[in-house]
Formats: sequence, structure tokens, C-alpha cells
Amino acid sequence: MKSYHHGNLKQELIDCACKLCERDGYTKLSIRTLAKESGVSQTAPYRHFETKEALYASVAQEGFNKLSKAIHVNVDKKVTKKQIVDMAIKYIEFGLKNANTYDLMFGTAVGNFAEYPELLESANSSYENFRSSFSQLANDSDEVIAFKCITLWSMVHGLVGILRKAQVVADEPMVNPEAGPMSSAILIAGNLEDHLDKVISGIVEN
Amino acid sequence: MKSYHHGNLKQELIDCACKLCERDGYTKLSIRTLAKESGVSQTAPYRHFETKEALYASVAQEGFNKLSKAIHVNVDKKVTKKQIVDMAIKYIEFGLKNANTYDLMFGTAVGNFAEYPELLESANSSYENFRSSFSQLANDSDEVIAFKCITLWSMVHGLVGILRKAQVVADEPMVNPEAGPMSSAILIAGNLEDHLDKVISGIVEN
DNA sequence: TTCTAATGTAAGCAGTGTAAACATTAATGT
DNA sequence: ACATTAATGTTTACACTGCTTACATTAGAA
Repeated sequence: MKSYHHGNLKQELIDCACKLCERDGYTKLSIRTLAKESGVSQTAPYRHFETKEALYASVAQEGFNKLSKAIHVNVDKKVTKKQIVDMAIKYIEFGLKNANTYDLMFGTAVGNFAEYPELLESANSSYENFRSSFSQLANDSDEVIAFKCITLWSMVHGLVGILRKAQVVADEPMVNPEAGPMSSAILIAGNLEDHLDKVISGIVEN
Repeated sequence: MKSYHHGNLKQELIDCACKLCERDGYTKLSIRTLAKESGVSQTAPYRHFETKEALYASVAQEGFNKLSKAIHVNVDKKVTKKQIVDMAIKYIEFGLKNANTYDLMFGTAVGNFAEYPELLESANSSYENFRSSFSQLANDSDEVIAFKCITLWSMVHGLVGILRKAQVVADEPMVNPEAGPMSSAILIAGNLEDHLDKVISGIVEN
């Protein structure tokens, strides 16, 4: 005997949306199927999310929270370069393994984070983790750190995008680099650690 | 007196789609309005594009062609570092000014370029332009060049994404860097040339 | 000139986001 | 304890979408 009120609908919708978005891509998600999945009428979700974009914002927010966990490093002891390299690897792995969620976090499906304060908070918090860890590597001014930090972040963020495209472009991902010039990016995928070590060295000592 | 056959529908659809995609974002584009815009029945476009994705592919292809033109450098004389910096700036400007088209080119709206050979051709050609220009800067092996090239491309590609997010996150884009840590990216937007000069130096001399 | 393939139209299906009006129930103030 | 209100759910419906099927017109090859 189920009651008229669900009791925990909002969270269940978010959880379900996270799963479906990651599995099928966010464009495939419909509010109606989401409602059906939770055993609720097709307009019930609108009591918790004004628009579909607001739902996306919640999924994106979860994404940033997971990203923060994935790239977290212990900052009690002095941070080493290897730790930063690891962090970069973890970031890239997150972007590749959670590609559809990553789209929601960094794409245009959610237009303006400022309209979703909790999302903005989570996003900024992810970056702040990144920045504060990185800042312990070198004794630079805040401004120089911001510079280096954006450089590195841009690179790993860009790599996620390029690697994904390369994998899609190549007929035999990770196997046939002759599929086209674009897919030469996958060459470095096998040497990710070396690649990042070089690049990060270049950024830090500069 | 207009004839039953349009005569040049395919190209007109592409042109119109390019405009509308860039103006409103590709998600807002509907085949029906596109058809209406061209004064043709709502199913006519399906004679030229099997699916909406195929139409997106054509828009993306145009995007890559425009990108190639935007970042083109004269390779008759020896290529200088300044030219590569310029190229990077042009790339980033293209990504920021044609943000919606850029989404189509590097996002997931077109799933697999291999299904659209002309798009694949244009995309690879863009990258090949980039690579062959860059390769004239240093005397490296093909493999090292591929490495450096992907590094740089990842960075400019990543910067486009980060700068866009930063601008959206910040309340007063380009003015108020205190809007949140994430928006510190906009700090470098004003110093783009310096920034890129440093980074490219770091990549080339390594 | 005839035939065929290319290109257009009309009608309609199944699915979408979301608005409006109404139903049920949990929470609250007296 | 009870009445009222706010939160949360349902029903119905609108305007719109991508795309399919069946049919109409016409340009170009035989």
C-alpha cells in the first residue's frame, strides 16, 4: 500500500537522473520517464524542479561533488609533484569515465551557474580544492599561482575533450592511430603519466 | 511564381542552420522552423539530411572550415613563435566568438565523426593545419611533435571551455574576479598574449 | 519522348516540456 | 484537538518536436 506522498521524491529523482544521464547522455533523459521510474505522475517532478535545466543543475552539482572526491589529496603533509600528477590523472580519468556527466558540468546544458547557488558552490569548491593543493608545490604569489593553476586546469580539461574526440574519431580506439591526424591524441593516452609529468614540470618550474 | 523544386535547398538549409545554431544554440534549432525559414514543407529537409544529427554534422563541418581559415598562417617563410602564439589567440577567439558552433564541433551532438566522412575530413584538416605549422618551430621527431602539438591544442581547447565557464560564472564578466575562485580564469583573459607566449615557450623549449 | 530517380508535399504517430486546475496530506497556529 | 495553510501529488491539455509513410511533381537519363 503506497501513500499519496512519496516522501523522498526529490532525492530519488536526482539519483535516478544521475544514473540515466550518465548511462544514456543527458539529452536522452525525459522528465516523464524519470517520473515513471519513480512511480509517480509525469508532472510530479515539477514540484521539485522548476525546469528541466534545474534538474540538470542538480546532476551537475553531484558531478562536481564526485569530482572533488576523486581528485582529493591529503594536504596535511607537504604536497609533492607526484601527487599533483596523480591528481591530474584522476581528473582525466573522471572526465573519461563519467563523460556524460562531465558534459553536464562543463557544457552549456546549464546556462548560468549563478542561477543555481548550490551548483555554483560545488563547482567553485572543486576548483578551490585543485588550486589550494597545487599552490603548495611552489612558492609563488597568488597571482602567479592563479596563472599556473589555470594553465594546468585548462590542459587537463582540454585533454579530456580531445581524448574523447580522438577515441570517437578513430575506428579502433587506442589501437589504430592511423585513423586520422586527429586521433594522434590517443598516442599520449598510453603514456598519460609521462605526459603529465613533463607538462606539470614545465608549468611548475617556470 | 515559385517552382515546385527549390533548386538549392540543401545549401540554403545549411547556411540557415549555421546562422540559427550560432545565434540561439543548436538545441533551439528545429527542422520545422528551418524548413519554414526556407519556405518549404516541414519534411522537405529530410530529403537532404537523414536525421537531425546529419544536419548538425554539416554545421560542424562548416565550423571546422571556418576554424581552418581563422588560424591559417603562411608557411612559405619560416614560421616564428609569434605566429604560433597568434594562431593560438585566433583559435581561442574563434572558440569564444563562435561558441555555439564550437559546441557542435567538439561536443557530443554529433556522436561519431566517422559516420560523416566530409566532417571527418574537415576536422582532420583543421588539426593537420595546426600540426604542420607548429612542426616548423622545432626540429623534433614526428612523435615529439605530436606530443607537443597535442599539449598545446589541449591547452587552447581547454582554455576556450574554461574561459566560457568563467565568464558565465562571474556576475560581471571580465570585471569582477571576486565572483568566485572559478572565475579567476578571466584574469588571464586580459593577458592572453603574455599567457600564451609563456606557455608556448615552455612547450617548445622542452 | 518515356521512364526513373530526385525532390517536393500532406497527414499523422509517438513523444516532449510545461502550464493550469484540482486532490490529498503534512505541518502549523490557536 | 481542530481548523487552516502550505507542500506535494494527479489529471488534463496545449503547443511543439523528430521522423515515418504514402503520394505528387519534375528534372534528367535512356
